[in-house]
Amino acid sequence: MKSSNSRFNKCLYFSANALARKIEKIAVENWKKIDLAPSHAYLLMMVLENPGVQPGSIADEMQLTPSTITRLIEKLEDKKLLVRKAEGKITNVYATPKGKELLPKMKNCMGDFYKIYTDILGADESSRMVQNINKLTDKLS
Amino acid sequence: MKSSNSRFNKCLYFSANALARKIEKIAVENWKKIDLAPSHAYLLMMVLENPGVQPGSIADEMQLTPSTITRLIEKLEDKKLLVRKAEGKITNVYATPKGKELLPKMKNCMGDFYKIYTDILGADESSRMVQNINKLTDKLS
DNA sequence: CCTCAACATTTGTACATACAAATATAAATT
DNA sequence: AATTTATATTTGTATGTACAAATGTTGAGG
Repeated sequence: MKSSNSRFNKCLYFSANALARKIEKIAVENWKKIDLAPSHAYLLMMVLENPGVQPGSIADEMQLTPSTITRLIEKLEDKKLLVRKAEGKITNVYATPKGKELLPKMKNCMGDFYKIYTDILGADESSRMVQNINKLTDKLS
Repeated sequence: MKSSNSRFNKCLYFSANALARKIEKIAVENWKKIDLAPSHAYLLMMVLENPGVQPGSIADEMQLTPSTITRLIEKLEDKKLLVRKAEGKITNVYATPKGKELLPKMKNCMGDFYKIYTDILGADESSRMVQNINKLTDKLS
């Protein structure tokens, strides 16, 4: 059904959630190629670009809570893709060699995913919408 | 942090999810006044407007899977706000008297919620964004 | 030096949601 | 009428996320 036919179509709560679910689904499908959940892949890429980054910074950047980041890191440690090194109060996160090897494939997946939605929406509309959505999120903060 | 500062800010996956989480949070807070999760409230309102509606239709309209609808209905049955009546293959959902009593309060909450985000975004921008988000969701289907 | 406050992270718990498989009913085809 | 197919719903299970409380660490003020 088209969301515009919904009784709830005027409500930002619904619209935003419906969009997020739809995109999540596309993303999950796309990242299956390398057997990673989208959020795991993004976290791993962030660690690769920023070795030793702390969980708190990851939380800030990914706009998720610290506890969620802990959980994501645990999963990635189970898969031997990254490791935590605690030094006193702070914890540094590093990619393992296995994690580093994944980088090219992840970049490909990233590109594929971008292509999926820009093929549908057009590059211009895509980037305009992303900007508008970001602006909205900022204003609501 | 502002989402526009994020390394991931160009990615629709991130933007859409971040927006949804932010709005969800505001909505949850708002609906606490009547001790309902936002999705429960919306479902209940839909049943009130449409007595006997079937779970499948609810799933279509709310853009959630049937199994999720089952789970939501269970919670609302636990709270004695609605009941299911199975007749053969199909199931009809009705509000209980207790559920019906909630309607005015729910309408108030709905209005409050609308006000929260239109106060921040402006009525025009709000409705424009909702429309654009809906269009995006449709195209991705 | 000791206590206390601030900070970073983790843990316990709970919720919303989805997918796949199971169940139950109705309809259609042979 | 019997078998198959289609439809509606539920159940088992798993994931992502959050909040609140717990843990561990550092730094300041008495």
